[in-house]
Amino acid sequence: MGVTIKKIAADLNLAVSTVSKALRDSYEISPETKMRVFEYAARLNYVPNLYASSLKRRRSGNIAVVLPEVADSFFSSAIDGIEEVAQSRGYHVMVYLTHEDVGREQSIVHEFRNGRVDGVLMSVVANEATYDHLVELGGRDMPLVFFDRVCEGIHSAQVVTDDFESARKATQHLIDRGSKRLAFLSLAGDLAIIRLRQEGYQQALRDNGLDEQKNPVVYCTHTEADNLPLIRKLLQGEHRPDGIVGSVEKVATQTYTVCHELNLSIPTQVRVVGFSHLQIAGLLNPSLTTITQPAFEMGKAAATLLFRGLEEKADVRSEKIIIPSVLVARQSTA
Amino acid sequence: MGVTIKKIAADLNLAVSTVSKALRDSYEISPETKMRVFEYAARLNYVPNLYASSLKRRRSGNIAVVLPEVADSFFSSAIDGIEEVAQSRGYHVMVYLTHEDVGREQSIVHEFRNGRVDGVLMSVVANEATYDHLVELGGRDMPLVFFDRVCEGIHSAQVVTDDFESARKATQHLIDRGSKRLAFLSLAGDLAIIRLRQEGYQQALRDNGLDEQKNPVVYCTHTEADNLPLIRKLLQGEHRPDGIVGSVEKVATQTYTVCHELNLSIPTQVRVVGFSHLQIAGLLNPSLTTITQPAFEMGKAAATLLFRGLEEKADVRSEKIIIPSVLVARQSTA
DNA sequence: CTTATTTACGAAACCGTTTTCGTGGTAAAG
DNA sequence: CTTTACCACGAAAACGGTTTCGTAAATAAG
Repeated sequence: MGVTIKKIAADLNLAVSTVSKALRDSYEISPETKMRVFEYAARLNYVPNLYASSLKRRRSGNIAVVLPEVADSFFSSAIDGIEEVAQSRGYHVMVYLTHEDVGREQSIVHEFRNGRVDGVLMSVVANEATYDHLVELGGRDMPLVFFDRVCEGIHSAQVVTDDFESARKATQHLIDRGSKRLAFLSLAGDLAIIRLRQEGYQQALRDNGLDEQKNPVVYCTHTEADNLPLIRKLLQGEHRPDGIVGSVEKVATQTYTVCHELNLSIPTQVRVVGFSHLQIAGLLNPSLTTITQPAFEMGKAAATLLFRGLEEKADVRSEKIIIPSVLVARQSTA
Repeated sequence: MGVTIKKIAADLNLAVSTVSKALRDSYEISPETKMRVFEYAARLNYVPNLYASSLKRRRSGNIAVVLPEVADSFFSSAIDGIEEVAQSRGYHVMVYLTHEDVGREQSIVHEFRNGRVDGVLMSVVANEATYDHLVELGGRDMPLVFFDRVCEGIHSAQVVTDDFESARKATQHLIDRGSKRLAFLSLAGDLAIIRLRQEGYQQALRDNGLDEQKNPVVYCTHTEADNLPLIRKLLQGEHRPDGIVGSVEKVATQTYTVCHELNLSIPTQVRVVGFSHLQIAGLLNPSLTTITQPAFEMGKAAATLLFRGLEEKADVRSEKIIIPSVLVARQSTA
């Protein structure tokens, strides 16, 4: 079908090996021959067959990005950063969505055994009951970098934000603004970053002599239908909190939904702060105070780390990059 | 390195061809032999080498999604839909971002000549001065489906929403609510969908006997830094419009930014409606009336169409799927 | 019992590169 | 005039499957 090295070789009265080397600019080939080959190849519009060379060279030029969803501003910005780095290095990005389903994550990771990708960037699902599939992935020679949602128990490169400290600061911020009774909207499952954020929240409670019983942690899920009643109940209870820390973007916006529904005024009756990367946080009603994660930078850092493991074949498994978030105070905590 | 068909064949005293056929469940192989092969392969944890089979079978199992950006709720939802269909069919999704740069789009599309992907889903960049690269892509045997941002002049499958009619309805909605002086925030470049939306807007003007000069079309760009001054100027001019139609999500939210900045009240002084797929449109200040595009469904439809061209090798180039948007009236046009 | 047909498998070509290993020829070194 | 070094290239073996074609044995048909 297409024009192959073989055809070029035949037409030019050269051996295929010669043509191959010429195209790869090998020192073994004279400048004149290279020129002949280059020009003829260009004239025929020669495109090397990816699969032939991948087969031989045992690399695909693809990297995988595995994440729970893409309709979250954090993840979409992270993809943006990853794609930028990948494109600049001539790599291609494959995107896989787990939708918080361990089963999907397993089968996706399982697929990677066939060499379709040379490396993996990953934000794990929340309910990582078993992570054997990740152990197996890490055990292979394929570089693996976790970003944001890391899997503890796997010795692997990580790119995260300062979850504990950010959450502590956000909580302190609520307290400083006058909130007396707090609540932390956590996420069911067992995510390291969520646990850290939660601990940061609790640290702030202790720092201010607040009781952990009266300032609870509420475990939300990943589906709005579950969370709205949960948050509704929290805000309708007799001990209504007047300060809420959202561990992820979704629960913060869901809190807004409930507050609007219950006619609770933000920030007068309830202050809200949330981890989020929404560009339009400032346009919400009222504008939302956010712990803004460096999503784009985290994506870039993760990808860069991956390529260090990939191209310099360095062992980056002990690398841990922490990029701080910034608290952007807005109306919701005024 | 890994376990190959060759090894299985040797260990089982079979020919490689026999093992290959057994694994592919060929009728040529007896049930007993198949069983032997299956079990042994499973025991050794055999994984077929993707590149060997891709080389021979001339298909990669990958599809490409080429789009301007991912940090837009429309596109991220579309990816979601695409990924769902692809995953269910055992295909893999490669994501390419053009960032509205024709040059990037060209080099991306150019890459597809090597067979890395079997088909392409695409939302073109706005400034498609020349689209030779798309002509060339469409000219090859590789299925191509445009979604949302189609490229006219290329005979190819399309999945779009009812842009003209939606824009007309949105404009009529503004007029019905009492707006007297309108403006349409368009997008520079030459996108078919933008032109259609603009024509829908102008149709509504004519339907209501409104003058096109006094109800202008303003051409925005893709960068906020350009648009804010533009919108600011529009809203500060002596003939300030009291009804704005945003052709894409970005310009609608940017209008919000400017209105907040200028202390213009929405909807009292300015009504705003925009094409958008934001889940949190209802939480904006004030909640934003949207023409909500069926992003997820469009992604699914586009992918499904692509697979029809891919697996049934049907010629889908004349297919055009139109999935209507819905106007969700909220506070911004009250 | 002969002839056609089916069944189950093997040998080998092939997909398009890359890479190793030679080799004849020329130039430099001894 | 040998020996040693390149130089520039070719032959052929990979890489790991898939596919075509051939064939021995078993079965069915005549």
